[in-house]
Amino acid sequence: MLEIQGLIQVLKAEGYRVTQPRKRVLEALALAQRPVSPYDIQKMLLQEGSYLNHVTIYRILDLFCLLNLAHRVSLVGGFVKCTLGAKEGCHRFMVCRQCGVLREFADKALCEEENEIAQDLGFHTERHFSEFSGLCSNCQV
Amino acid sequence: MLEIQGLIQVLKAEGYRVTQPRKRVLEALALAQRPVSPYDIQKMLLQEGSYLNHVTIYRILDLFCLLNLAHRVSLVGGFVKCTLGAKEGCHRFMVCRQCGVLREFADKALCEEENEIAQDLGFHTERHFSEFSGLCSNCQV
DNA sequence: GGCTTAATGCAACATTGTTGCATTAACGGA
DNA sequence: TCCGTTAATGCAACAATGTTGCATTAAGCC
Ligand SMILES: [Mn+2]
Ligand SMILES: [Mn+2]
Ligand SMILES: [Zn+2]
Ligand SMILES: [Zn+2]
Repeated sequence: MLEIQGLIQVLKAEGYRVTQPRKRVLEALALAQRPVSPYDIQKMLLQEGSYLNHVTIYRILDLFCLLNLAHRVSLVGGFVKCTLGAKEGCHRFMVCRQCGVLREFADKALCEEENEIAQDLGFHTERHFSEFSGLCSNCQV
Repeated sequence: MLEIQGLIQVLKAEGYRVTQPRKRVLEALALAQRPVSPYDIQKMLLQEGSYLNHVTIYRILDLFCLLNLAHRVSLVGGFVKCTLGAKEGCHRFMVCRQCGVLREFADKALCEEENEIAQDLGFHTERHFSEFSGLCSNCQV
């Protein structure tokens, strides 16, 4: 699995252990194309016959967010797997208000423009996070 | 009170009643310069001797968010009073990771650039929401 | 395979959020 | 200014979500 390889890289690089629960939570995030809650993940995994305590799932998601392997998307609620390189400090999402489809993207130019805007107000930007709500190509007309 | 006048305008315009609880929640939001939870608001109001049921506060915040009188800011957690015109579809925040200071802003050019980016991916944008994390002018050494 | 210790499981708890229905008060009209 | 209508609030009971401390397990290293 390609997903898992990336996980292993990041965890090892940061000195964390590559555990079964962590692999399973990542798989669940990858499988779910939309934001899911910790309890959603627990249910998903139960379907496949594997049980994880909810506390464990919370802790794993905390770690994933710390490592930018996942994000909590506020517009919709719930967590999503980060589909872009970790540690970028730029995490952006388009969410379709109709069907709920979510797509992550990044944009360097946007970051720079935002940095300038912030600078003008005396603010030094470190992390960029944005969410667009609208309609995906399928849901238009 | 200037705040309250705006509230009255918006509520009446949309056919909602101007109630004591709604006025009190807005005052609390205005008073708190940082994001506050529904229960935070309840505590704040208790200090001043007025009790509101938490269910009421939730419903009022739901309404305020619907009318863009308030926002839920995910980076920090909790609600803030919208300091800009409602109904813009563009709500952006800078949050200082050090002191928690939060400042709302809007930027038309940013919206247009974002619209284009989304367009290129087949997505039609309706609402722009973004959060920067960094350091405010005070907290930069 | 055994040791060390990070990670997980578990229990108990705390906080946050929701629903249905009775009661209250906003507000337009008499 | 009072009254009737009905939106909004309060209340109770519940559901979902999130947290902490400690016992147990298993990942990684030799
Ligand atoms: Mn990301
Ligand atoms: Mn706003
Ligand atoms: Zn869609
Ligand atoms: Zn600051």
